[in-house]
Amino acid sequence: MANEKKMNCVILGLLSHESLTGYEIKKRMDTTFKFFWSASYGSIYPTLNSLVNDGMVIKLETTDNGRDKVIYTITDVGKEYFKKWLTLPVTKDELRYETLLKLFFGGEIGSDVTLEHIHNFESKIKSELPYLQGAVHELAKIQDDGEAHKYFLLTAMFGKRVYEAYLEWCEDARKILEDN
Amino acid sequence: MANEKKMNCVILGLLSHESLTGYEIKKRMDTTFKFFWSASYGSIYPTLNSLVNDGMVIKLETTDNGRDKVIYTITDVGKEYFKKWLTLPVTKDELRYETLLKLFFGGEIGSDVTLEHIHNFESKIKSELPYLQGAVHELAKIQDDGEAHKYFLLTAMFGKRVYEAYLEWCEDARKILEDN
DNA sequence: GACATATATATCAGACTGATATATATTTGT
DNA sequence: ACAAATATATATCAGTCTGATATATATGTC
Repeated sequence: MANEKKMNCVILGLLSHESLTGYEIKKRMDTTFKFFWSASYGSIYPTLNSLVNDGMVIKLETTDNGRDKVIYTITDVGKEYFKKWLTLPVTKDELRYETLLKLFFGGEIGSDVTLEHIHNFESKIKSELPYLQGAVHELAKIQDDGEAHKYFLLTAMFGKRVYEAYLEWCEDARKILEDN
Repeated sequence: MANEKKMNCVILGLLSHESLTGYEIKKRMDTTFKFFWSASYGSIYPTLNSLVNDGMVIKLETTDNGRDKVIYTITDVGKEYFKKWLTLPVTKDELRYETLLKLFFGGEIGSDVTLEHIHNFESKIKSELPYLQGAVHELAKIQDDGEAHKYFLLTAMFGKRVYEAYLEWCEDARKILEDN
């Protein structure tokens, strides 16, 4: 298996739960996964085609109110491949904070520009945090024995903790830069 | 400018401070930048060549104790290009936590495997945290008017805060998964 | 009725990774 | 003194993924 193409696994994961179109897959990622994963159409559609070729998913071409769409459904082969991948150790968490990169070299241009970068970062985080706080609040209430929500809760808690740490850091950073 | 190839900018940033070989550039990233950026030789060497073609850096082929090496030095054109980039707004912070992805779908296989993923994540973070704590400790002491260390301190503080948040989350996550 | 936005798919140049290859110098253990 | 392991140093490439662009229809809004 060699732990390759992660795009395969993200898509199979989403399809494990429900059949979706490529467009819907993208939407799921842009909402639920936003703070820890992302993908472009340029990888989603080609990946779906290759998954069909490999017998991991099947496609159903249909029409919805005159608009064409293709619904993808995972096969047993796909399910097995996905579960296998879940058990393999993580190869790499990939972080590329462009904000931090610009910050690191801030000495080259001075604090005004850097404070602006921090401000933009802070705004973005503040706008996204309520979704995470809401998710943690809602998911923590659920007391049934269904397992899936527990794992969703875990990721939301991760996002909440990290986002709150970001905001605390923004305060510290501003203080350091402002009192010259 | 169009904010393109980030590799250009990371390399120019490092060369702004001192002349380096491709190998040394990689080493700097693997230590100082580790927690917020990374790059492979497969992008470093080709980028250095294209920067030479664009007049951003000049190369000096030399020999060090019989071992060939090429030292790259930034030009005024390169410096200007880099400073321009620093002032442009951040286009995207890119996060791809494979750990979180496996966690999100943990319901498909159960808590043993998930706890293992969390354990591996925690070990990695614990091994890297002391470097960040040490950097914050050392840099915070410096009271001179040199500016550069202040920006380095900011990034180290970011790493420290985020890593500590990771570890707090690991505890929470374990608790939730362990009491069934 | 016009305009903006949402749904839906497809393609591609360019960027970057991870693997692989090659070669020499230094350090470590025996 | 020798071997083995590690560090220094560069280069290349198939495969992966992004960001941009293109196309077309449906729905909501003013």
